[in-house]
Amino acid sequence: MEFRDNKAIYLQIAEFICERILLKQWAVGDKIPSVRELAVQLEVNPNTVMRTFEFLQQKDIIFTKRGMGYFVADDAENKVKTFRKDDFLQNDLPVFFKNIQLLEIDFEELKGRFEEYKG
Amino acid sequence: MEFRDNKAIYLQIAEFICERILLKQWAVGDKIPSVRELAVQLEVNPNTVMRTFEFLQQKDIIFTKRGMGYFVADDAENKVKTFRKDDFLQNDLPVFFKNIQLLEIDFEELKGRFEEYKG
Amino acid sequence: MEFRDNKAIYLQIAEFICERILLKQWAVGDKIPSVRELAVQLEVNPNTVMRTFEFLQQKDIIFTKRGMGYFVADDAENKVKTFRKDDFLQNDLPVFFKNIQLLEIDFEELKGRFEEYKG
Amino acid sequence: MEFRDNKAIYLQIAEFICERILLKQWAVGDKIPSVRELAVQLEVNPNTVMRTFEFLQQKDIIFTKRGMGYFVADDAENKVKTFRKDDFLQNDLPVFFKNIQLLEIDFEELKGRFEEYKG
DNA sequence: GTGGTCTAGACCACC
DNA sequence: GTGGTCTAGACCACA
Repeated sequence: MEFRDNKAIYLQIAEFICERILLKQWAVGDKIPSVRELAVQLEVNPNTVMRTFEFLQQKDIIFTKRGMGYFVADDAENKVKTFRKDDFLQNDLPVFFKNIQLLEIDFEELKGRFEEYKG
Repeated sequence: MEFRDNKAIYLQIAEFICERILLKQWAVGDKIPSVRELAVQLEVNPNTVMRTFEFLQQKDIIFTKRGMGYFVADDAENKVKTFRKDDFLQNDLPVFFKNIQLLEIDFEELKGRFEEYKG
Repeated sequence: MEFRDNKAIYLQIAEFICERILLKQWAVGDKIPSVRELAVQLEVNPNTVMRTFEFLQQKDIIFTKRGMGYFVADDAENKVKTFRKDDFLQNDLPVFFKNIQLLEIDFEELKGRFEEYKG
Repeated sequence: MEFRDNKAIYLQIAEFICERILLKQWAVGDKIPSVRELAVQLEVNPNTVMRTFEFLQQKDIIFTKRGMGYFVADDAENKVKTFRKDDFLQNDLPVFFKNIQLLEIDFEELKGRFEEYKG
């Protein structure tokens, strides 16, 4: 997996996992791949994956059963959605609007690009 | 000046300066406040301001005359705009679209919020 | 390490590193000693080494892997050589020729001194 | 006049004056243009020219008569030549030889470029 | 362990 | 006055 440079890798992995959950590819109670497995697959240090898991566990999105691994928590999808939406509305959107104004980007143009993106 | 915690202060100062330029408050050839002056005004260490200036000079947005200070470079406004736009289109926008989809946010609703923001 | 006084230390360290690369003592992909390590070895402040690294990274001669250190970039040897040669031909050589003429130094004499220098 | 950025302007002006002397355009006893005159001509701050004069006077290359200006000192040409030659042999030449070796520049090629330069 | 950022304070050369 | 370099020491995030 390719990582952007402006955000911690462990957070990008967290997003990766959350997206799996949002897209319902991993459902409540499902076992998440092991630290080692993910580390190999994503080509990162196992410590980094471990850190992601701790981060998500602390947010009640996943939980651990000793000796068995990590699992998707109850209501994980909603939690993820709520976290992301709050973050989005409070942090991303104002910055986004500011950029649109300063860069003089037309809102209608955006719509076009969005259709393109979806397609 | 208040700084967010998730981004280096020297970069936030760089944005501050770029916005002055974008808003045409500082025009081509204008002298930028001195390192010490800005440091006092923004309540940061002079080294931090110095770092901002080095960063912006390296991007050809400002330049230095020895012993005289820093000045806004030719065509700085366009350079700033281009850098920001490129960054926005390549990095921010895809993330933004992805969020809209995953969070199931209505595009029309956004428009409303934008009008609100502008008002 | 001893430093001359008429040039910034961080630039002298940059030259030191570039020479290691030119002399093929450090090859592409090799890890460069850490900031702290070099700082101790060269008896300078870690910040000064850091500055050297930023300078060389900006010139694409070295690159960083987060949390792992700095490494010699692809094609670093050629880049170093090109930078130095350009600089030499554009700046040093004209000054050199001017001096030879003004000081009335015989070109053949130079050759002798060069043989001596090499020996 | 255009100045390089890697050397203090007042020293570049000193070289400019020394070259006039070496080229016998300004002879012993000749009056040197006034601080203001040179400052205007070279497009620099008068303080900077003043500093050059102090520097050259301290090296006995020029001298001042109160209220009359600066003049070329006795034997100035030889002094300049000696200073420059010493500097050249001790400082420039070793660096020059080192560069030639590292950059793998052929000595014969140099000769060609020199002929070109002279022509 | 690694890099990266920041502060505090000093000193220098230059204009 | 201006920028520029350096030291000392701290603290943080990341692997």
